[in-house]
Amino acid sequence: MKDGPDIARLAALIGDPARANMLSALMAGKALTASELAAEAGIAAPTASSHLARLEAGGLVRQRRQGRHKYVTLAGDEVARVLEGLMGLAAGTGHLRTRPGPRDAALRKARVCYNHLAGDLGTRLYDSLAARALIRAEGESVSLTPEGAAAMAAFGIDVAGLSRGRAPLCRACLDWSERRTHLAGSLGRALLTRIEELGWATRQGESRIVRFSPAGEAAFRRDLAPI
Amino acid sequence: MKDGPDIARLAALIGDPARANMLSALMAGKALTASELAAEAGIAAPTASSHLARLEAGGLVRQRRQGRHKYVTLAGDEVARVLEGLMGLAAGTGHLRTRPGPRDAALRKARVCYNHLAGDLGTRLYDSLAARALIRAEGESVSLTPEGAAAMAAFGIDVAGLSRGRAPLCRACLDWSERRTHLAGSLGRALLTRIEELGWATRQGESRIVRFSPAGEAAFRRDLAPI
DNA sequence: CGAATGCTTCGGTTAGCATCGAAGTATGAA
DNA sequence: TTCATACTTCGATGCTAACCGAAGCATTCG
Repeated sequence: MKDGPDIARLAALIGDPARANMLSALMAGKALTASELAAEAGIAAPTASSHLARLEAGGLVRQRRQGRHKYVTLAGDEVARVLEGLMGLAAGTGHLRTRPGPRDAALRKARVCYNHLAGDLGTRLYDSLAARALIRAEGESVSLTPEGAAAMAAFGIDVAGLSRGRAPLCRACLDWSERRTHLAGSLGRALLTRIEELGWATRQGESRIVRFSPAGEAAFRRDLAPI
Repeated sequence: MKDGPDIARLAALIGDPARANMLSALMAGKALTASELAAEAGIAAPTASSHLARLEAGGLVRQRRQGRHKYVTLAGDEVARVLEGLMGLAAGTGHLRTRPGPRDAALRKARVCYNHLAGDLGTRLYDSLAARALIRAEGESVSLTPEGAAAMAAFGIDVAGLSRGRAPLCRACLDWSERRTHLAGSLGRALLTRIEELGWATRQGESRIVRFSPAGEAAFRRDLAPI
């Protein structure tokens, strides 16, 4: 019974450790070059080149040539969402869960999910927006209420500009650590950008960790997520 | 950068064609025996036995011995959700999308997603319940409103009994064909059961297709999803 | 108690693929 | 032009795992 699309091709593509490491690295949202990805995966350049060709053929990543560099990004939000879902399952069914280190704790608190905020603070933000009726969840497609649009504008976000884009404004994304939803879509991206602009948080090196300053986290809880 | 859980193990597990076919077959929700799954995957019994052992070790399926049979089911809703997500991605990025046959059309209209209703009618039901404020979506966790509980009781569902269970009553599940949400959780399962009880629809053989009778579909649209 | 059915273990074969070194191509810098 | 860097192609190697036949248990049926 092969009802439905062919899963195996895609899962096998993700299922190689080297490729999985590349994809995980790309979850940080930044475009990485082929050599950087090779280093991330711990493999030689030729091997990485072969893997990247397959990932692109499989539609999981996009490549953009610039000079003699080749910049690679995830192919889109949907890919990121599926990867996040797999992480959730792997975290739950994963065998012999080792004691989470400080690095892991930081990841669970706040991290980048491709281009928006995830982790404890990410889901907290989402819940708060929903509780205050600034967003309304109608299943997968989340919409911004008029009050929400006003609040976002007050926070310094060009909602009208975002709405003009082709990408959906709001989207729900399932969090692997919290097993709850956080906000994706172009608004989710804009919020994270604005948070960084305001100096509330900075990305930690090349990792997915988003490090909030004490003052930044206080401001975040006051202005964006006052439950 | 191996931030986050180990995806590769899990994806590799799903990534083998034989195992993927088994998992797809199990998405129909019914428990299948090892030999049935071997037939689904088109492999010999010993091979299937090995695959099933790995799937169980990986936490993707559960096995229950009964006499000389071994009944296999998916390990839970979360597994089904991830598989459905992979199908969505595969349907989108899948190369050379063949013209959907009549079988495919039926799948897209109404099918079983592990234990609840998915496809066009599934998302329609979800949207209708949300529009009439019978359910309220707060991200991933959907809740039943008092009005919703009354409506469900009127439809012949023992809401109180379901609430006593350990499983969540409502859950959002992303649809691979519609790319929208449908209703999972114990209420989702109960609704599908009730729909079959009323004779509105029957499962098509061993496939995931749910075949509505003309009268059944009319009743469904009138009683459950009047937009 | 046989006989049949369902599943599992074992051993050996095979195919696929990840891997890297070396050589090749393109871009940019000196 | 010449050299260096970034990436790709090619060829060879080695490992993993999918696969099945045969034999071994366990359960059920006659």
